[in-house]
Amino acid sequence: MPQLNGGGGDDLGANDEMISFKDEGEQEEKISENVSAERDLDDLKSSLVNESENNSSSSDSEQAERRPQPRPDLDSYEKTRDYFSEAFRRQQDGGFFKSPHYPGYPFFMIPDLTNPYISNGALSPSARTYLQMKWPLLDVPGAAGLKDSRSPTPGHLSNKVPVVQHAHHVHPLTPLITYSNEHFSPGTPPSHLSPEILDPKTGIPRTPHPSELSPYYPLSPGAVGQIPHPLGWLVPQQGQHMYSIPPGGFRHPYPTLAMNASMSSLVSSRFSPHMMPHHPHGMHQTGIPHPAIVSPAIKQEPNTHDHMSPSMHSKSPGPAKKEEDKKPHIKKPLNAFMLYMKEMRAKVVAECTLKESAAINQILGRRWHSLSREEQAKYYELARKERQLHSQLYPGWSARDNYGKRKKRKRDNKPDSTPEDFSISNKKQCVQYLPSEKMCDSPASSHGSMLDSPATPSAALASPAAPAATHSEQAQPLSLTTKPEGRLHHHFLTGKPSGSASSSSSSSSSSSSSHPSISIPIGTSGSHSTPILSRPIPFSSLHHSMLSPPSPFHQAALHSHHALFQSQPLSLVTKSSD
DNA sequence: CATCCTTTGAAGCTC
DNA sequence: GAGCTTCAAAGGATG
Repeated sequence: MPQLNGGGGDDLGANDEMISFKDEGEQEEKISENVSAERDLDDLKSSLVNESENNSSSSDSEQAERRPQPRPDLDSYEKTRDYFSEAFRRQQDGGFFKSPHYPGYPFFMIPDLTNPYISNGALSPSARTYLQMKWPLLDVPGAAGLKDSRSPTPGHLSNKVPVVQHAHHVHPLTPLITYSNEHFSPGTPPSHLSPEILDPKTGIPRTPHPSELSPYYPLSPGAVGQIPHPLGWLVPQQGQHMYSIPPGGFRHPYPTLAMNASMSSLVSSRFSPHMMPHHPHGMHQTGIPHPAIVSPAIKQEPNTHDHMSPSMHSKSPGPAKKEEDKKPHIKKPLNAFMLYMKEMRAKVVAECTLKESAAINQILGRRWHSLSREEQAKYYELARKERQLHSQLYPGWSARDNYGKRKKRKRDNKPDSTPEDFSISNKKQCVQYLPSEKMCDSPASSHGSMLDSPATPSAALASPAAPAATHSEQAQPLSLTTKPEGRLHHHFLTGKPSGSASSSSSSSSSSSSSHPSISIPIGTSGSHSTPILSRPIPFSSLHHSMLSPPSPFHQAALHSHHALFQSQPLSLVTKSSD
């Protein structure tokens, strides 16, 4: 979708970066606005959605909003993470990371306690350390970790950050933080995050610096050895491996060579063999752990022999057989939405009583669409960075490598079944989850919000106030999630071509498949740009959905949206692209 | 216990 | 090149 690579390295200082550095006040205001907007949406939704559950979503949301820790600490590590994230966000807001040098990557500094890439890997869930409650108080390693010789003093941070954070307010940039995890507490129990992070080697508190970030941040060879890498996963911590690569598991005999200069220098200077934890799996021989790497033992597909990229096979010096068995599962880099989801999940969970991820994800999907383009741009940028990093760490890695590693979803398409049959038989969840969503403040369905669908982030950034026309011109899959009562089970008529409709019945988790979503590709850039509308869209809802981010962009988009549908009869249209 | 569900986006695959 | 599929996270639900 969004082509983020366009900018290359020079886009690091993209215009959107300022988004991350709003003033604290602004953030607060924004949050408040969101809250109120969400309440409004709740009300709106309550009228739009049949009340199957008498949940006072608004009240719940409000309470949740005010509850720092709605759930027991043991209930969710995410909470803790959120706390930290929020703390960090505020730090950012406070301008701590306003350093002109690294305007775009303040978050790289943050040691997130989640390990996104090892969720199912060598590390057990418990291993996914999250900062404990001390985190929010900034009396944590993170604070130390955030210490920047060139940055304001730690005290500055402490003063800046409210002691009590909302559990669900997470900085959007948190996801990247997730790369770094327990590495910040080397040798110390994750649950007891010492105020300072001692360098495993020197024993002195380490001071991370943005400059450590490669390739975006010039590394100071002299300093590298003393400070932890902002990208936590790059820094092998005791018993921790974010992007761990098992011996021989890496496709490059000399992985460091695959990295850029700064990266390799970082690694080489920082990690001497003896200080490297000996992990049968997960730890790269170079000592470069990567969260994307998952122990092969996990999620091992019966036949994973040919999952690694050819390059891996060819370049791996060791026995191919063994390697195949031990080959780490390098996860895909998270996309923008995944990053967003990861970050916001806890918040949604806190606001709602929902716990089902499917339902949560629906809400998140709507919220995602309700985000302003700027907000989304942040995540797209983050995702882009992640991809870049990922590609740097695993030059030979390909998404194909992971193909087939997952258990194949049951492909129960019924070729001969009618669309209706298919939709009914395969969509038990359609209604199941939707009712719950009203419990939360998710923007009234995503109608219209999809207008925010990632246009190419870079493009979006380039033209912040891009008129709706721009959107319609771009390939914008518009995923419209309808309300339960409005659901017509027309997902088979989604924007996807007929072929997709049948084949994606269940095997694909595409947004347009197997659920009451309606994808409306509008103005596809391709040859068939015929908008497809599975069902009439209540424009009222459309408006409401856009209340959340009442940005000019939304309005413009809305205009476009209306215009589009006014010109296009609202009817069930199957695309006969062929 | 394994898989499903659900979301969006990226990338791979197929035609 | 368009369209479809797979995977990424997450965790309750389900078989």
